[in-house]
Amino acid sequence: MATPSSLLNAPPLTPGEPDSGALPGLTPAFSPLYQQIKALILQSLQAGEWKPGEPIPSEMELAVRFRVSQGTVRKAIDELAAENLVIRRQGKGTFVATHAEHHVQYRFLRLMPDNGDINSEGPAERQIIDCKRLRAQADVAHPLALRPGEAVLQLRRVLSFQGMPTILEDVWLPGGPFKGLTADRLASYRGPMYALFETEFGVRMVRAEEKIRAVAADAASAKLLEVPTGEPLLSVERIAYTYNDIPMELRRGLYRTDTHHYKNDLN
Amino acid sequence: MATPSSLLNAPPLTPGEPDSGALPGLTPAFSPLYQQIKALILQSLQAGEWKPGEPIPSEMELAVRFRVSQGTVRKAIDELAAENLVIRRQGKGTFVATHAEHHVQYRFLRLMPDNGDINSEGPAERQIIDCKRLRAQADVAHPLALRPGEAVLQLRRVLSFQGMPTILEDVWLPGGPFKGLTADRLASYRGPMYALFETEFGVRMVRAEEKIRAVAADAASAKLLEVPTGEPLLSVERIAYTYNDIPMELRRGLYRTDTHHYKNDLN
DNA sequence: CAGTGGTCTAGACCACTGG
DNA sequence: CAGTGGTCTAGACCACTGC
Repeated sequence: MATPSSLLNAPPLTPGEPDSGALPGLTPAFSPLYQQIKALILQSLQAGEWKPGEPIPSEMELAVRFRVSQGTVRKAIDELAAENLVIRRQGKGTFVATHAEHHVQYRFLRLMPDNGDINSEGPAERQIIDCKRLRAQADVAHPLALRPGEAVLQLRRVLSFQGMPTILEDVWLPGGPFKGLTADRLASYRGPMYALFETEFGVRMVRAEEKIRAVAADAASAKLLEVPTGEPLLSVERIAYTYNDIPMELRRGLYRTDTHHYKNDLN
Repeated sequence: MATPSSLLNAPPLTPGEPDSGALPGLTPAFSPLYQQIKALILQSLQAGEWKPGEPIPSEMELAVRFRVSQGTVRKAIDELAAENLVIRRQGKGTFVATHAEHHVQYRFLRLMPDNGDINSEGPAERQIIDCKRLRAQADVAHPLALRPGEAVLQLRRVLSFQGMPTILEDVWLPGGPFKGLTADRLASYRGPMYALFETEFGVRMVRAEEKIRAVAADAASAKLLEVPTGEPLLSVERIAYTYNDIPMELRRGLYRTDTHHYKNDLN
């Protein structure tokens, strides 16, 4: 459990004042107390005060630290839990979310086998085709919020399910945060790539955006996926973000959809 | 506002008892009070006690009706709002969600133009190709939870953006609930199809599942979408559900993704 | 101004977990 | 058993809407 003696000497929070009498016409910038608490907890998460998988302080502890009621802390944590930044477990505590847990593995992978669920296939076989350091072209630099020419890591790999190559993907990572990542490191790691990012580089992927298209397989892709050239493939371009909407990964995948499909739930 | 004199004479709710001492080994089937309240509100929504777009009774009214505190009603409504069944508006009330509002129009359509947002295109032009009543084949009956041979409505249409045909879709609807739906009715209706379903047939789509694949355009589809035969297209199969997870629509769409893409946010 | 949803508190009790 | 999150209550006050 977190150090009980290292309580932050938080200033006495006052509910965001409506700014009445200042700069009429601008938004009042009113922020409820629980949002401020949420922001403070978020800061601690970003700063790594509590690591993925570890418990954060109990609601009562946080209430004391921030000098608010338990209910207010609760509402702040509720939102963090809704955003999958944190996981509540009754009777145990609240834990920093991680990609390393079994039941949330491949959290961002929406490809499903046509019959049966994700567990009926067993783990994917991963084959790393290439891993190199290079200078980002504009089309890679821009989504990663880098300047063209900055160092990036490029990784190419194939995922196979039950012996059938199904996913071919190129991954680009900013060179700075991922300094020291090698093909060997990736190949020897058991578990999802995002879990390795957490433990080895302190980078936690929080959310992602995907753009999906249908494309025809070019010669190189067709060979790696063992399909005819021109075969329709699902093109999935993903940008994954850490805290604060900072992009940390660009991924361009080609999915075979003859035995699998991309599943999406609309609410 | 809803009739204040027609308060349901709800039985005095007691928090779901842990069932202690009965059938050991089975789940206690404990249900918190706010979940029971949520279920009751859901029943009223299904029964059409409040129509889409209309306000539901205030939190205080519901608290009195159900003999619980306002906070408990609030938590029930919070969940309904999170599921997009209901919309809260501070100072005004809580309203039954609808597909007819401008800012939630095309709520289930994830296709976006590659540059610019959904509003930069203006409304889609809709062209109805075909609309007929027929008996469901197994591949249509099964997703709709019908028996093969039951009556269904089949609709085929093309959506165009800025003059370019972009979406070709076939829609199947169960014949019972949608009795009386005709091509004319559809063609003359301004606004989203799901809004028409609400106002004309009392069917409100609440959520949907989509399965996405890449396919090659066949001759007929290619002609309608004005692309070469064999062109890769996004195949989007949607099952849309009303309350209680009852499937009410099967939709098979082919999307051109040369100028648009399917956008998905992962959390 | 009254009525609505939104925030915050304080306290009680319950369900679940682990030692 | 103590500690955790989960539920429920009652009351106060705030922000927003419309009359």
